[in-house]
Amino acid sequence: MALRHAVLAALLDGEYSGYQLAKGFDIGVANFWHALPQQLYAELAKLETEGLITGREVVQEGRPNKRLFRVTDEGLAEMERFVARAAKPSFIRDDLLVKVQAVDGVAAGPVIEQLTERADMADAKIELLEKLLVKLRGGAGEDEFLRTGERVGPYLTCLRGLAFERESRDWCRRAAALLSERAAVERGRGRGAASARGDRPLG
Amino acid sequence: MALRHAVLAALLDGEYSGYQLAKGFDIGVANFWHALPQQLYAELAKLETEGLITGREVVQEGRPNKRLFRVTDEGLAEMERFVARAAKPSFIRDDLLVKVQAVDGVAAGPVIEQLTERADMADAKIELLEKLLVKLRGGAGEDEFLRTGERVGPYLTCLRGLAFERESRDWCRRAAALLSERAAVERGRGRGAASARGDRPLG
DNA sequence: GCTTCCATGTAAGAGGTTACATGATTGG
DNA sequence: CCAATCATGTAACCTCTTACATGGAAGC
Repeated sequence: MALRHAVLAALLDGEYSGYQLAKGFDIGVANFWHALPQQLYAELAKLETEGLITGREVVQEGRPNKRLFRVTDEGLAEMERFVARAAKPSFIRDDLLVKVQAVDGVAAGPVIEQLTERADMADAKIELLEKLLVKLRGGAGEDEFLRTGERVGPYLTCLRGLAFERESRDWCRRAAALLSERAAVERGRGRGAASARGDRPLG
Repeated sequence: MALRHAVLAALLDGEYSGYQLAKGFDIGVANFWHALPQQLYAELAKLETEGLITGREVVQEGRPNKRLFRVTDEGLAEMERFVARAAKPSFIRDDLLVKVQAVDGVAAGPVIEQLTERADMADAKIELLEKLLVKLRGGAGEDEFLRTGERVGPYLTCLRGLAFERESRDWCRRAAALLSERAAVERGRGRGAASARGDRPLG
């Protein structure tokens, strides 16, 4: 199974509702897993019937009631077994990289646009992650927190996410700039006949 | 659809058999997509019946015959449409990060081991990617190649993959060292009673 | 003789995505 | 009044993974 351990790992931090997890999967937990709300609700229901988590109803005023979940002892034991198993190699699947791979054969304009958008999104996420890190380590400095703080797990995954987003942003900007420059050069040489599809004059 | 555009992008480089793609998905193309051999054979068959690629039989001596595929004009048009569409945000799914997220609640030993293994795997991949980059740029320097070379797409995706693997390796090593140190401190304080599960003396 | 490499698949089942549904409350 | 937020799902479909199958040639 797959999502299940990511959900359990997220719930080790404390009690969360499906809705909160769905939001949280955009920031902290999104550094190691990605899931849609429907998936989370379904997985929470399954985990509860299997006794790995328990939910309690929380009555709210002015807004719908919610169910908060926490990991049971059985859930923790399942996590223990999961951690002891060999990890599968991670994998990336990224539409945008597929487009960059193909950029020499197709129009570069949309690729450049999408690289720029992605870089901006990375910037936004970097800001969020930096704030989250400050919050996680409380008053302490990073080295001190990592040596003596409790719950370094979430901090370490956030550090990984932050490094990833920074690399992503820098690469996107560099690739976008480069492709723009090449497109400009090509326009200069093309003089009406050349297209983005590599049919440059004389080959 | 998903794999299909990754396969088309890979085939823009030249002719490949399913077997070669299955190997290649370990190095260059693996930087943006991950797929198993069965998936590739199935996808190639589908793409061929839809006319987006064509295969030709190549008879070999001393080994089984193979079918090499290349992208058709229709396939290129499909790629053009794909590139023009908005890209979905990329996502990571990594068992190992899930384990690190949970490390404060479970035994840290296996996590440290797996982080070390992952770092070693990253080292191996970094070597492969560096060689691939040298090969792709031929005699030229990187900046020169990126400005004037043909087919910068594959080069750019490899650069991204290389940066990713380096970050991954550094983070794994740092996290492993840190968790080892914390485990040693805990053993020193525990004197027989404390386990890895956070039940330290006096809380 | 055993293993590895080349080369290609099938079938079943787990997991993930897309589209759609509901209903109350707060803010512009 | 319209949109967004909170809160939770169902159903159909697509995609991916796991397990298994085949068969010849080369290397130890």
